[in-house]
Amino acid sequence: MHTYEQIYAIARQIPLGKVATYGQVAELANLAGKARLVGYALFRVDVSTSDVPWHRVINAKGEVSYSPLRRGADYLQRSLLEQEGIKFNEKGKINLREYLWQPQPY
DNA sequence: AGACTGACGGTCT
DNA sequence: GAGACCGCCAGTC
Repeated sequence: MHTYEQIYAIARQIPLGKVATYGQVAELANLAGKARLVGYALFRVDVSTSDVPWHRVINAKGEVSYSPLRRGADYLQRSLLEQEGIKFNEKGKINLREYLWQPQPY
């Protein structure tokens, strides 16, 4: 199986209204320390047809990762998150303490 | 079989 | 807090 499918499987578990960081997804996918790989995998997701909630994955600083290579998908990402009720501050950051996904907490 | 390409994150200045 | 540095690896041609 493709390694990326494992990453997508984790991403699909992120609930609506929550976000996860690249590093967090990497850990859950048994790829601890390989956050970049998660970024590479998500870049390959087809934004219009995929069932993966790719927009709920952001960087460890609590920001959407912007890049001209994304052809506007980054702005779409922010828009989708706002539609889920997530608020950005004046610096374009999300409060991770409020929105970070916490799988199986005790 | 290389070479190239990318949404990162922790640590140290 | 902001940069710089560095390790990371699968997919495509």
